[in-house]
Amino acid sequence: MAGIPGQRGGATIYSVAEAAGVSIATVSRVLQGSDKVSAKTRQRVMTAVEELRYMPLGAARSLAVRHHEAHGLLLPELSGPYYSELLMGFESRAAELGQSVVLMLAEGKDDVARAARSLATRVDGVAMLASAAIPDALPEMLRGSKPVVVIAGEAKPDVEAITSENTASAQALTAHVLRHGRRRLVFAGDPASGPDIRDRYAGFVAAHEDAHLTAAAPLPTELRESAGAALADRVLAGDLDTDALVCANDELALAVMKRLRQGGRSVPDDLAVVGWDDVMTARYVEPGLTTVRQPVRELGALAAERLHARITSADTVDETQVLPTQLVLRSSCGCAPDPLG
Amino acid sequence: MAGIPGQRGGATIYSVAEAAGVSIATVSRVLQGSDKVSAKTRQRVMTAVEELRYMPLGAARSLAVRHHEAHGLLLPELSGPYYSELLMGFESRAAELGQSVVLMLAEGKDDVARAARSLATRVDGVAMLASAAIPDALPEMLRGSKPVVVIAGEAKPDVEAITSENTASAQALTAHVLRHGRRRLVFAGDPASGPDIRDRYAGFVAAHEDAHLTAAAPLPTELRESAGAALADRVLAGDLDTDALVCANDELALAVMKRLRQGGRSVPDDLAVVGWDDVMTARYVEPGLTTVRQPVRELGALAAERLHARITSADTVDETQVLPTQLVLRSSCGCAPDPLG
DNA sequence: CTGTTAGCGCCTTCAT
DNA sequence: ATGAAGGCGCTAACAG
Repeated sequence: MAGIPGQRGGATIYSVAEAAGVSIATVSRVLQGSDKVSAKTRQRVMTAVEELRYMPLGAARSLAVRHHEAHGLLLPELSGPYYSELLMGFESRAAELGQSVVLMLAEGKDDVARAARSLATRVDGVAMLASAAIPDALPEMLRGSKPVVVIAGEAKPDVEAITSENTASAQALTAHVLRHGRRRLVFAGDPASGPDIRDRYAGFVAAHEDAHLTAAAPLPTELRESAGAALADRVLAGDLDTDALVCANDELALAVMKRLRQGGRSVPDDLAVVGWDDVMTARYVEPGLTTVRQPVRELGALAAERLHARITSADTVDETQVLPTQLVLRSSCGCAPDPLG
Repeated sequence: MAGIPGQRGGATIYSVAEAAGVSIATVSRVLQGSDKVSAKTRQRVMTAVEELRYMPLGAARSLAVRHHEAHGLLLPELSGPYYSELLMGFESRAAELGQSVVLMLAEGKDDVARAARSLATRVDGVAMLASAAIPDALPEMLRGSKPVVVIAGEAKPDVEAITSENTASAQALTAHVLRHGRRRLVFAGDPASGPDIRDRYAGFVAAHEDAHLTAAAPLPTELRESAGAALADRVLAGDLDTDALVCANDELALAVMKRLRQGGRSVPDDLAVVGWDDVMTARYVEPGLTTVRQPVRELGALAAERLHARITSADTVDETQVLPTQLVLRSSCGCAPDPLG
């Protein structure tokens, strides 16, 4: 019954037991830190473990205890600081809860749903970011088999959601720009790309209504540099009449600003530009980018936490939890620059 | 023998077999895509699978096939674009190879070695970044139990290493700065923090020797904004005599530049500043940051690939593989600014 | 083409 | 405090 120590594949609980002259039950006990093992037996076992460089097989344990002790996390991609922060928060909280995290990126997968199924095969639950890159049907598909929590998305029956506040801060941001006297605001971003962008646009509209103005239709734009440059080109070419661009994230805003400058336009004098996320570059550029900071790391941590709660108990929170967000005023909106830069 | 469909925990291969009126072997076959199953049986099985929302248990499969089909990745943290890129490269290649990736961050763990052992418990091999945050003994600890490849580090007996080129490009970068007439260069970064920084400093020294100059001792500095600001303060206060700062990464360089500007110094006129990594901000700031670009994503992909090779065969590459790197000249070194900004 | 039957390595009652 | 034995869900011969 004993394994073959030293072989590829390594020692098993049997070889350890044999080497220590005890039964596998005892080995299991000391490994679990049970207190009902005599000190000397424990010692013998530990010695055997070291000598054999024994390393338990996670799969066997999982099979026996009937759970994986792992959280799945499904993200669209990983560019920019947003996802990284989220991931750090998630991993760190998961680790505290004794869970490992198996990560999966939608980017580059031709069949995300398939991949997600296979992910679900090896974790106790999965957290996923609501995004166009991730099929909307996914949560429903997994729901019933595994607990699911969606991040920056919306709750559905039996799938919990957490997000950071979008509408109100978008409204505040937009109102702020309006207060600078701008009247031809354009929202750059695609409300269809996910609930968060959609809500930001909703706030944009709400602020206009508050001011008895009517908001322009959104300008669907990808959240990347190239799209920003293209957008700026349209402005430079004169085929976009606007005096303030409300961009759905900072990368877009920064790319726009850069190209605008190259084209000889001044921000904010000719055109105000604001963004979302407060990435590092936002405070390094000149003028500083006015934006909204969200507690991304906390969002990740909360996701891990809620997921764990749903796994260990049937405990579900019905309303989607919303984390507060913060307006960061710099000078790209028209505010006076901070003398400290 | 049949499971209890509908219960928490879900259907098993037994319940599916029963529902489809076949044996578990047949179910297994259709799930593996075996071609020796009649079309109609296959259909019956698939139907049962759908109706029962069957989802195989990864752990059981792993136990049976005797491998996890998962790669472990151990990173110090995730801030900045470097790790994200690396991770994206790793995940995407791993996915192509049919491996999931379980990610683990050293940051925040009080006992990284312990955590790493537990990681090793559920993967077929682990890739880790060489860094001060990750115990140097780790590769050795795991070696023998699981294949290990270290990224940005050095090969040891039985642990493979891959890295991107450091010394030569650091040498080229330094030579370039010297060619601008600077003579009091200072290297900001801690050679003890990891093999990559150490090699960059080595290149710094080599360039000086080539010019029959003698290089100043390194100025151990953390690679973060706060440290950069502090460094700049020392310059502003006049207790650091230098006309060119060679920073070990871009974040540091950017923070230095920013604070220097706030303090009224001009870059590059008063002081040249160069960095490493070519982060996004590097091309957005004014002046543009001269830096070195490394193929980080490819590095991640290569790590996944080598790891997989070592897992599936005994195939080991002895010499550490080195990926080429590229000097990116902008104007923070003293070069004339690109009119296109 | 399909079913039977051993394990895979570990945990966990149940005895002792 | 320790051992014996069954079972977790799946794969893979081996028979038919």
